[in-house]
Amino acid sequence: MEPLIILSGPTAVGKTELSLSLAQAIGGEIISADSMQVYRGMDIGTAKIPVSEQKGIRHHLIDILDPDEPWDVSQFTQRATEAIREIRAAGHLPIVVGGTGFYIQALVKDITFEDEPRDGYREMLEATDSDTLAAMLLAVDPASAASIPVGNRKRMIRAIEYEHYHGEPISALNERQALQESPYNYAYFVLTMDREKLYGRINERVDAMVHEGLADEVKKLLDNGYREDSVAMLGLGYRQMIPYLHGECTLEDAVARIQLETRHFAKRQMTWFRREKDVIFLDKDTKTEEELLQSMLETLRDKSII
RNA sequence: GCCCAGAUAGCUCAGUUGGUAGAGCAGCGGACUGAAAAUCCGCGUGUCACUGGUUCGAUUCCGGUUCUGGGCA
Repeated sequence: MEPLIILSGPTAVGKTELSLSLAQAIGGEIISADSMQVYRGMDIGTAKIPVSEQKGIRHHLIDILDPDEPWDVSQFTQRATEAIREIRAAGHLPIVVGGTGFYIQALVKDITFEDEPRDGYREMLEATDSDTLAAMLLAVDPASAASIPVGNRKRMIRAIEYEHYHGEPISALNERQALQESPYNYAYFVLTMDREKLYGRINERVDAMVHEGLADEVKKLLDNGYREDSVAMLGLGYRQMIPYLHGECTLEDAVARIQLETRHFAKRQMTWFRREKDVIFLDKDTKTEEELLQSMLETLRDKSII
């Protein structure tokens, strides 16, 4: 089985720093599991590590797209799988680092996605009212209809769309893939920290981003013609800055909004990690960086990954 | 100093024709298989400022006290 190391955790917990020392210690290369750092020109708001600070460690899946290009789990798993192959070929160890739990799950469980045509079916569904969507879903996939709230249009649409393209309910696919064994011999580390402390760090980090010129970064993207409703602009720190740039709120309000929504995000991330099986939690409150590193190395040895 | 209006959940406030109270936000928990930094679901006991009185019963009515606004001097 191929070795795979994962280092995740909520935003602002300190994943990047620890990932560098780990990579240095074991001869690793980093694969970013971050849905926003793939975009060029989005540096400050995504807390992207500058090349000058990468300590010569190769980083994959950062700065690979322009902000108007589509990106999703399916592409992530393909590109990450390729990167893993390359890293192994170079005699190195792949370390997946990032906070997008959904991507990590798909990669580790080796969930594959078949091609689907872009024929406007989704657009048609998006223009359909929720009750009709619920009825359509019930007809085609009762199990999903029972588990997806009518308020969640996005998930209803995906479930209907999946059945439309593949002729089987998405709930059946989920069931099948949930039983799948991972092709990797992996260690899934999740960095955690006292909630109050984490929230404090988030607030400080957002303040720092603003001082580094987050508003200008967002303005530049808009000036370059990237649409306000693009997926990239949904990113934390970008979306909330738009009203300020339009003069609809003060900078202070925008900053408070970013901080609040980033805290909400961190909370959602924790909910995700708590549910994931095989996660090894590393508590930053009780251990120093060096102790965390040693503890990770020990686990990797136990699992014969190194 | 006088007059008026307030004082209810962490915050902003609603309400109880007298039977101990509820929204939004915050906070907390959860879901998640092609937008995931997305999208969605659930959770509301708090000396109803304090203190007397009326009452079977007061957060609600009456008196006093304190505090906070605003007005007049």
